[in-house]
Amino acid sequence: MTSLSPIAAFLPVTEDAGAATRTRNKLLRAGIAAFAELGYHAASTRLIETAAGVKRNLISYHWGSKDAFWKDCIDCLVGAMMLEFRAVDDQAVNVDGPERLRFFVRAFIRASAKYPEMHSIMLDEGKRNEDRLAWIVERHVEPVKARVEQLLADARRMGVAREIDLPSFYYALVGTSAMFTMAPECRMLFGIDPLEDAAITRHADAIARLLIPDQSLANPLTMKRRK
Amino acid sequence: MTSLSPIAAFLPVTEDAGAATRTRNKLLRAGIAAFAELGYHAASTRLIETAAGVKRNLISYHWGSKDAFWKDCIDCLVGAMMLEFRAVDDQAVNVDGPERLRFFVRAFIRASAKYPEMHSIMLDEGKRNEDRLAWIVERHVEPVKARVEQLLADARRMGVAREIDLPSFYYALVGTSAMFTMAPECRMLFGIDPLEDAAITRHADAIARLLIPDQSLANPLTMKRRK
DNA sequence: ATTAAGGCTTGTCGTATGACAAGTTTATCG
DNA sequence: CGATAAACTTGTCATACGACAAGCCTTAAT
Repeated sequence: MTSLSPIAAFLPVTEDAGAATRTRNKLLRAGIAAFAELGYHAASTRLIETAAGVKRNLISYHWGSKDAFWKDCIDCLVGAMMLEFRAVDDQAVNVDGPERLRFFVRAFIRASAKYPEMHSIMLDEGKRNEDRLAWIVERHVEPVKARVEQLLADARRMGVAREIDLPSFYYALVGTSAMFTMAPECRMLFGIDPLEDAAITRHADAIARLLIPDQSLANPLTMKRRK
Repeated sequence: MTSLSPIAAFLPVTEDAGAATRTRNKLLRAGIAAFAELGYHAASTRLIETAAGVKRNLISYHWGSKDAFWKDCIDCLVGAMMLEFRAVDDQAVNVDGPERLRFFVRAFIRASAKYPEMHSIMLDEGKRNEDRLAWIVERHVEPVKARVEQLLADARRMGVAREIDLPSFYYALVGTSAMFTMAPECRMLFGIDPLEDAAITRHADAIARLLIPDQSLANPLTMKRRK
């Protein structure tokens, strides 16, 4: 491994919440970064402990097993990402119609950019079909899918959705986060840093435009052609 | 690991090309599947050898190192994928204009569906910035990016491209293959098998429609607004 | 039939991993 | 002050890994 990617400080390490909590938080932060960058199997507990700057075996002591530690990492990451997501999405509390879906898409992409670890880990688990996949799908992915489904149905009812199936729409939405997840490749390939704020905004706007047509496009030629 | 995903037989194991070649091909097929499913670090040479049904240490014998073996796997995979890609893309040899870009997108997505291992491996390496990333970007990714860039520029010149930056377009294109890469998650989440031929066609068409506007959309309101 | 080489097999080494067990330190409270 | 538990530390084990070394078959040319 080269180096652990920087991760936003959503788990305070300085908070005076007791020594044990501080240790746990340091480990969770390092764990999220390591699981995202290396995958479950290649991210060893010893490596995570070293990255967190704590002594060997503390993961075993605090969580009992690597698997339980991983689940706690996911819960923390999802919690933090949801906070970020809502911070943007809630601005649309009074918005309706296609604008509503567009806000959702922008919020989702911004949150994905702030926590690329999530997409990384989902990609790692989503292709593997081990026990962890069922756990994370049921606990964290299903609600997101349900929300997307509802918003897309709303948009369709209003005749402002593109002609597209839910799975294609869903994977087009989550898949574009590859730009953030593959930041090293993106830097190499395009010479830009996709994690800069300006780049994030541009990407979020572009994908929102891609997924939700402008009002001006809502004409009978292209819309509501679904049988 | 649960099981290695089935992989198309682009490397014949029955060809009478000498015992050594047959052994090498069996290992390459198993290696591609394992690297895609588990990632470089978690896919051990012993596991790959077992999956290939050959004796221990034959990777070391034939390639000298795991790294050299990985590179050979990638070259084989890219070669096979390019064959599949051209089989579809070459149908557009006489096509021009926006249809040309649409053919490219469909061909790319069909090839990605047939060889989801490619996307898997790119995601694995693209986030890690180890030596292998520079190797694969320079050798295999750059040409694809250049082709996309050229086609997008052509489409723009004709005024039929969406208002979008190259990186966003590129990662929207490659990112949607997440549906195939995350086939286990997709089955769990949507109850459909994304690797079925009908599903592939639907997805490819949907994404092509998403990325390249219909001719009817080429109006001054939405087009050529780029400064 | 002998030889030699290519292809394969087995043995072993140094290192890494997750888990457990047994210790030691530190904090808290009566 | 002393005790008690929580927090941490260190030791160890069975297993797994990549690489190398040495030996063993099979084949084909002489």
